[in-house]
Amino acid sequence: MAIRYFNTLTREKDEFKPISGMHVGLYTCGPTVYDYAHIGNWRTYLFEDILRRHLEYRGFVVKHVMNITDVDDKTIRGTKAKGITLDEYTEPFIKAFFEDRDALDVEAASEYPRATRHVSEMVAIIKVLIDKGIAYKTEDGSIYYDITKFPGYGKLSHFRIEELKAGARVKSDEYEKAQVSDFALWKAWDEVDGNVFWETELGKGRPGWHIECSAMSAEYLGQPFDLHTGGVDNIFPHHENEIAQSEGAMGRKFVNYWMHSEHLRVDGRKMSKSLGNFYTLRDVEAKGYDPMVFRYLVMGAHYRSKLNFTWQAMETAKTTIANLYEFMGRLDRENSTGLDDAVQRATVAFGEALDDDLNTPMALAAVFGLVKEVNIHGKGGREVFDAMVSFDRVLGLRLAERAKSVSVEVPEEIEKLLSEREQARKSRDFAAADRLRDDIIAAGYVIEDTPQGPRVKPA
RNA sequence: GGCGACGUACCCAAGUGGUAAGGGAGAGGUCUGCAAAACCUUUAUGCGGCGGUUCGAACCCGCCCGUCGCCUCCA
Repeated sequence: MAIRYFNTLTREKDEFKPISGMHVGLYTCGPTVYDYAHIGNWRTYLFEDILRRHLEYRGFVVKHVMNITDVDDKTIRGTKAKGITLDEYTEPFIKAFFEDRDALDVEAASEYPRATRHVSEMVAIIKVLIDKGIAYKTEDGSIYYDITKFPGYGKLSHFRIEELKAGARVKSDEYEKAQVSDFALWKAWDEVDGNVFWETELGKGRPGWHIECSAMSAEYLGQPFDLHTGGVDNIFPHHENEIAQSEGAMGRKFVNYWMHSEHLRVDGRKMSKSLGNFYTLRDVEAKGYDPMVFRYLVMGAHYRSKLNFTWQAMETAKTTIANLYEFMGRLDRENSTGLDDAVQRATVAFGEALDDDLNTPMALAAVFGLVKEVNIHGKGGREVFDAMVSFDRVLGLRLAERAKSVSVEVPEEIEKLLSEREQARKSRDFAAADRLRDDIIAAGYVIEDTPQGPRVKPA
């Protein structure tokens, strides 16, 4: 059973084969911690989580590295505005990032290297690039990468250098670059940088954005490594530049498979900080949604499709996932068996859907197919429950945990009202029974009259 | 201007040459004292439009319309 992933480098679904057996090196571009991550960012991190969980589901051992960009123009600006240190400024956003990650049940990466802690590794690469004549220093002390010295430039984004020059919006009067499309490896210190700088062999300054990923990926995963991911807007220039830096310096391939997730949109447009049309996970939670609802919403669309975020879609996802939890709760209370075939079919369909470039919508269809079979036949408790839990190793929807929570204990007084109602029903005093039912509903609970007797749960 | 993507039912969304997955909503039904919940059934001769290729097209090709992304920090 081959796993195929769409590789941005080849623009094909390539069969995935790691460099060393069952071990996979995965590098995912992480947050720039100048603010809270928005749910568009989280769509990408969720895609990466599904990718990683799928690999693990298929038996691979994944070393996952996610960088934290804790120095850039925006963090420096924030630091100056508040008159604090860079670390003091970024810390709360790093903390918030991890909180959101846990709320969404995104698996923790093996490493979260921070740019500010790896400046010396970046300097080392820049020195190699200078020695090789690929990078050059300008009068103000900044260092740029000369893209004409790297023949493969543009192989990821499929842009050609000549086309870039024609770009109407590139500011040609900025700095002293030899060419407008050359990019900064090292930015010489300027007054606006305040207390943010490193004294290095390259001079006083700070690293450019792209170099951190080249340095930290090599540090933790070596070169080449298997998989590198990010949002589509990272393809150019960020990832293109990483390739130029790493392959230019080391003289060998950087990454075998590149995967990129599409944008989350709002009102038909890309959700972004600069457009101001974004929501954070905190906004979603403030509206009363379980973060799992957003997680489900994201999996409802393929990662390479644009997904429009609406509150109506959230409502739909909320209903769907609530139904799934209810289903799990029912399974958990039953012990019948006899659906081996259906479980087997669903397991195969589920795996094949994911093996085909992480087709989560199709994988979910397999899950619902099993749900339907169970409902029709009215059997298949434990074995189906276990199958669902194994699917959840990839889905990460907390199915087992929520199955318990839907059968949560209700307060004694509610139980009392319920048994009183049952008494009234038995003596056919329906007026009294309905009054008691209204009382229970008013207390925030709902009654389900099943053939096995009534159940009460929080509304 | 260059490069690229998308347009599938009321909504969301798979499917990329063999006769339209799945979820939500709606409708009908089973169960129920009545409800609710749950469950079952059902809902696109059609996939932006017009041509073309093919035995056969949502899927391939061309043109057109519409929307969006990258080329600038961006997931």
